[in-house]
Amino acid sequence: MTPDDLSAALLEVLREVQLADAIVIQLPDSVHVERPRSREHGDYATNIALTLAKAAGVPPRTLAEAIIARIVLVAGVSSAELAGPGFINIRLDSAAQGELARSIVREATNYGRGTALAGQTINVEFISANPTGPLHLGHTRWAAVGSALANVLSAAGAQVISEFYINDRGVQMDKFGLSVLAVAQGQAVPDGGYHGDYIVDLAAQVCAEEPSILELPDAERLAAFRESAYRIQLEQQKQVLELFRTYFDVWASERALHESRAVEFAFDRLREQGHMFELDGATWLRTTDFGDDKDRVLVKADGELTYFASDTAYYVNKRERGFGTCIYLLGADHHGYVHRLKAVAQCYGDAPAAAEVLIGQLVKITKGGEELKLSKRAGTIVTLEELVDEVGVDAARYSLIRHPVDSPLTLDLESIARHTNDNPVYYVQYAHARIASVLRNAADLGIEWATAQFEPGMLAHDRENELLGALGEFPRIVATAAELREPHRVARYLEELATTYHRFYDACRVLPRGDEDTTAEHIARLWLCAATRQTIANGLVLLGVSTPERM
RNA sequence: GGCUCCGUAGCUCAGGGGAUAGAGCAGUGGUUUCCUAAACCAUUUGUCGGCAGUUCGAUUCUGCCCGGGGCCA
Repeated sequence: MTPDDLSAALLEVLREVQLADAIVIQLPDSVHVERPRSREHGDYATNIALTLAKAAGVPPRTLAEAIIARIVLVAGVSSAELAGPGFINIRLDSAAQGELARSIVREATNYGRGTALAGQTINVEFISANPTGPLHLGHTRWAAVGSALANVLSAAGAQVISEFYINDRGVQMDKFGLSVLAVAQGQAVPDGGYHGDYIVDLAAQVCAEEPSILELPDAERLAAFRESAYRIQLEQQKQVLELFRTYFDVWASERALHESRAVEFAFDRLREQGHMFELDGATWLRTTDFGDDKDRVLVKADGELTYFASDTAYYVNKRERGFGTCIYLLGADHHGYVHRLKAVAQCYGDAPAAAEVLIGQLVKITKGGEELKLSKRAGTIVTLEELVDEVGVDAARYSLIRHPVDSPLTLDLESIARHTNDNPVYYVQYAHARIASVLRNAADLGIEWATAQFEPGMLAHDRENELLGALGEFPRIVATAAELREPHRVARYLEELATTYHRFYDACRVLPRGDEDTTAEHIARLWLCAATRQTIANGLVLLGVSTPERM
């Protein structure tokens, strides 16, 4: 019996109480059941009597008594008792609880997937860097969190597209092209241009690929350099992200957006909605109608389109492609965009919630207690690639994902790189590897647990009960992480699950020793191990972290 | 000045209205003849920044204040 099963049973009980005991209850959509902190409070507890009592006009304890009288009759429930002001503490039969191991093994990679967000279409946009340099630490948090979030949303049943918006239009591109060109010609990088070793590498690569490029007439040379360097740099970003297990369904180019006349289309739609106006020769969007602190210019008096025009057109474009929700992951330095993006949504005729902006605090990185500064302009860049070289993909991703994005984060390279138990990623992976080892040994001993008879009632030890309880939480964790856009919950859960497994392993011998016979208990414990391995693996996959068979 | 995030154990941080507020690290002391000791067990620590409000109940929600980070001006 899973928490969801129990919740459904309680809802049914409420209906019965309503009919038979003539207590008028406002039936809730679902009944909240939780794992109490203290085992003395049962396997599961619910506060449903407390929340419904007032409206029903009966004391909470009276309502609880009525619920208890009926919930104990449900198959799988072994006892229920009233506690405190009206809590109901419920215990399950070990067989009913043990069945969970079987269903997890059967569901395999699907365990944890659910329907909490079924029917929703969500666009998740993150990183969206200029293609004018390598991805650096500022992008790395979004690479890890964004890809994990997309995975989690999809596991919760949403239809998800992850998207990278390439800012390949505007003055920054020209400065980039000029910088590469200057270096290729042995000249100094112009003021406001891009510096750094990567510019030198790009210049060399452009010249190597197109040896005659320096012979081009002045009028064409800059554009040729710009385009060549752009292509190479974007390809490099793609490769690094792939290495970092961050995959995008769509690479959306700002230029392509303009070429497709999406801007004109968006303007037409916004004009119909009545939020565009002309003033001093410029074209504006009246975002102050929806909480922005000032109106925003779309087209300047000289006819030039603003960045805001692109952003607006891009939003409209996403909506026209059918996304009900557009999630943006932005750094704290862009928090000023929140109001205007939400205003754009409303100018288009949407609810403000259609545009969802997750603001993440910036990441600092230290090594040996000293902060490594990152300044792209100065050319001292801690790149995504360097971070991965230093600590590995798993440690980098996990360390970035396991904290909520609204807390500022300091990563210490030395502790993340350390392969010890104070590094949670290895703690979780170790649990996985440990189970894999037990399952290998079982196979070596010729124990075919998967086809042997599984007796769930054998799993009656306290530590087995704890472990089953923890396993049962996984689908709810995934659903909550998706609903709140907080993938770090999956990581924290896995750490708890790993602890619970280690505690079980410490107390409960899984395989027969020496020449002992294989008993039903051994078989049952192997099912429990297999279920745990599967759950840890499913969680790590959501985070984009590998699931080692050996460590 | 406006906006925004944060304030929980010595340190780093979890904790979407519930019962006795947790984890890791650091400290101390234990556990292994056999499945991975990268593990487990025991032990110490709190004005959940402050004040008010909402209610059966607030670390959690709301408002104000104090303190810190960041962005914009």
